[in-house]
Amino acid sequence: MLQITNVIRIFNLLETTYGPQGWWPLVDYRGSNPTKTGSVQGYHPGDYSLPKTTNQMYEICLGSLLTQSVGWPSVEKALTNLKKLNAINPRTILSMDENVLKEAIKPVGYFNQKTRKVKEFTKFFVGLNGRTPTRDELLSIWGVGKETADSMLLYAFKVPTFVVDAYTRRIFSHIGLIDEKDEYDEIKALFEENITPDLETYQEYHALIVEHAKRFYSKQADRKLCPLYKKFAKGGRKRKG
DNA sequence: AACCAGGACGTGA
DNA sequence: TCACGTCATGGT
Repeated sequence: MLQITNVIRIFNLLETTYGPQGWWPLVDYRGSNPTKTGSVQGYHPGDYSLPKTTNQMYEICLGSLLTQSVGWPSVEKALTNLKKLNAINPRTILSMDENVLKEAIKPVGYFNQKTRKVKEFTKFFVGLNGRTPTRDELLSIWGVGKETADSMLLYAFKVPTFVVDAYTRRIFSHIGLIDEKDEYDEIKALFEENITPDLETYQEYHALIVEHAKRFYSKQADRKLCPLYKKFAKGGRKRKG
């Protein structure tokens, strides 16, 4: 029996409302369809062929480390700094002076920790030799937690695995599909059980969640204005999607 | 001018 | 396991 669950209905609604998001952004990308506007550039809506090169994969991994607990505009500054140094490639990062690296990524804050994270991840990345890592391998790296590992897999390595972030928690606990303190892997499973693995869908869903949350789920926003809340939260808490 | 941002880790109960 | 504290800059 084919059943359309709320997890799927919500994806369809977000997709219709906001359109394709074009994640993961690449700072230098100037494609034929850069429809995102504003200061934050680099998105490529409708183009799922990226990343095309090893250095683009690496840039996405760097971005997922640098964006931890920080807004994307700050990450873009850091990546732009690195770009000017011709440093968005593993060899340059590994040979680069620590203080130069710290200075370049300063806009994202936590630069002592993040410098270490970048260095340690980069050693691992080189050791891959083009191979796709497992989730457990990524999680064994200092500074790579579940969200970061899943982001790297989904957007850099093109593995259809679902990414859960703070916004996912906020939206779906508000609606009542999950509990706010459910474990990361439990929430991830809810999405993966309701949507058969598909790279483009998983990439878009996470990106759409972020887009939607920025509008209705920032800390001071009124969540009751969220149209999803009106539509899906009426019956109280429902499980299984 | 506080407050928060697309987390992860270390610590003590 | 759980609940905090820490890390640090920059944008509303």
